[in-house]
Amino acid sequence: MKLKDLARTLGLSQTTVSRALNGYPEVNAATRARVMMAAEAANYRPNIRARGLATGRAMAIGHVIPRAVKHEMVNPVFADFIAGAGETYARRGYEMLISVCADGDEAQVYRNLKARGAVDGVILHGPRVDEPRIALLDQIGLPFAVHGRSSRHAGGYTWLDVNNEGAFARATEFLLDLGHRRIGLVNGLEVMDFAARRRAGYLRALARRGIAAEPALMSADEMTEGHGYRAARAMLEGARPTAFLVSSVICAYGVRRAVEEAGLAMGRDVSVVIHDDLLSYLQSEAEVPVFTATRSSVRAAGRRLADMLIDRIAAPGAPHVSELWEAELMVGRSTGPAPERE
Amino acid sequence: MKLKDLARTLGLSQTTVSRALNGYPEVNAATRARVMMAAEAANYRPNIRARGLATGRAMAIGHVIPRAVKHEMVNPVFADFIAGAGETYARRGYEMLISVCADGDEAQVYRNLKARGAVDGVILHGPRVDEPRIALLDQIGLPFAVHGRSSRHAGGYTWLDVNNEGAFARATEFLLDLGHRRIGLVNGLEVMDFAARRRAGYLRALARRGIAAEPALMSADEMTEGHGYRAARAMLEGARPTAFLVSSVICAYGVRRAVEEAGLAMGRDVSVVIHDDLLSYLQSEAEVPVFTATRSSVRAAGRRLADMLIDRIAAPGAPHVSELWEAELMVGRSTGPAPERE
DNA sequence: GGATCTGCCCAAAGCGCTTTGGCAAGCCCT
DNA sequence: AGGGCTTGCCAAAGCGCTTTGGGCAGATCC
Repeated sequence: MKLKDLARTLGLSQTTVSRALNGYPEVNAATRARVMMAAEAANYRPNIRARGLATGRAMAIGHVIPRAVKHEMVNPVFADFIAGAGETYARRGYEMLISVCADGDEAQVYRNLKARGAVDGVILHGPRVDEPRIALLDQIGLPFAVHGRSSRHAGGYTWLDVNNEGAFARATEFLLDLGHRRIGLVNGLEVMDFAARRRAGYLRALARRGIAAEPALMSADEMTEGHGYRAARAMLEGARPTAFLVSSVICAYGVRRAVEEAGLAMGRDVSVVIHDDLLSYLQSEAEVPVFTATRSSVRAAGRRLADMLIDRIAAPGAPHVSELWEAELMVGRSTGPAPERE
Repeated sequence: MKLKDLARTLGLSQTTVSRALNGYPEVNAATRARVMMAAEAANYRPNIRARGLATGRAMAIGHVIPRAVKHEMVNPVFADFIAGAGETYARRGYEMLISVCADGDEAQVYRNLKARGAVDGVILHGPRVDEPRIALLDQIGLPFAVHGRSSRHAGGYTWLDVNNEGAFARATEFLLDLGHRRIGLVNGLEVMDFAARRRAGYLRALARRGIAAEPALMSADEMTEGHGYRAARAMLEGARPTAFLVSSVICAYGVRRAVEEAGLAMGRDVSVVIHDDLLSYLQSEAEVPVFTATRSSVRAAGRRLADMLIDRIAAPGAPHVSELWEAELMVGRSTGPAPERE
């Protein structure tokens, strides 16, 4: 069923049918109702490509997912983010288009998306401290919104980020208040902006209390279970922290494994605070959370950032909008007062 | 830069330029080379919508992701699957289009995708034992390929599945051979086909050894950390298994938590075998795996199934193809002989 | 009563590609 | 020499929409 058929069936011109369906005012109310009914009955949907060609808009948003820096890893945060963004797209009539590409090929992928008119804009995932993609997208004129920020980028752009520095500073202070003085940081790769900010927050909180940071208590790598385990084990054998600040739940499983392997009890001998992106499949439904955590919903971020991008596409000249979300600190069972030691 | 401009620049007709770029034979080799050079220099890419309109093909594959049955959960397997499928799409010139929808709205989403000509085919995720979507897709004439199978569906269709029944039968036998007689099953929701098959494998292996299955040793729910924990704790308090068969790594973290909380050691007091989808972000790099597991790469499945679907789209009349992959059983540190008991 | 609006509708021109149907020139053959 | 191929190119017709630029009544105004 195409527009032409529908118009013929109704004894109307394509113009009128199109306008009736798209809510233009120059159509008689009775005619519009008749058209709507007929379209509904025939389950008519305008062909997306024909419409796109005629309007010049793709009604699609791209997500370019680079495989992670070291391993062929797909960031698990991504699944929840697109679940959120997907809700917005469905609500606002957009399609979601995803390109998975090798790390480093992104520039070409963005150029292609633009040149082929495949999308109206893109969400930029996983920004680095130094992020060339931002300048690239500005240059090729593809609207975008960043999930996170890029500290070194000078110009303005649309972004939504969690206050990573604030969250980690607060978590560090929380541990300091519990009497911990040797706090291990198990961070993500610090070329990533979020990880750099978390480290900055950790260092700031330590500095404020006059505590010197120790390199042996800081580890940065991709946020796998393995990294959590190795980092925690190494620290427990060497620098002997009484607490850990961990960048993700997955990492924290590794940390817990190392803690327990060392014959220590989490929440008593060793405290652990994590950052929790509230990934849906990792939620535990316990009344008291297993891990004390700074929390912020990645899914909600996806929902909101998609809205911000669509708004930007609608008004390209408008000033850039950004949002900094505070994480909440939820106390669970993984933290407690620092054990007495001599 | 559009085709018309490129043609004018070259002093050729659009026809010739189009044919040169698309590899048609009726173009002089020298002319073709000249066209290719110019296109490259101008970074020309055909407009995706115009091309789609002219050819009648969308060059896009849809993935409809229902939010999970009970919670608003996005299946973590999904991220790795699309990473694999994405590789195939990139290689074969397809776009990946994702729709996240509420559980139950899928029928309408599929109809829309078809009516609007948004995709050439879809990957069907998470098939149930009883799966109405298969008949629906056949009926509306949208090519598809299933990741998994649907036991109750009569007709033929294209699918790729892991031998879940075989894998769980084998895992069960492995535990039986170690002397375990009381084996707890921590399964996914058994409306899902893969979970039903896993249970069938478990039961088959028990029956073969003449061991009666106990309802108190079988649990099925969404595969969260929380489910693993609750199910394992309940069993340890009641039916006292010496081993667990667990449907996913994430669940297994919960099982381990319950085991350790009960003062038991995994691999000594209690054995655990899991099914591992080799999700990239949950891989540990230990030489000896933490968990003994039946393993099969979801990512590789994504790669392969995408190829199967594209082949099917190219030859709609061809007989259906299907592949059943065997999982490998990798022994890790979570299993050992059954403890002596009186 | 003529001029001017206004409300509603239509024909046709694109959007940027692919593909059909030809056409001219060069070649080979008898 | 003339007919039939092959080669290499082109003009133009779509693909299914939206949007421009009218046009025709009937209502309104002076």
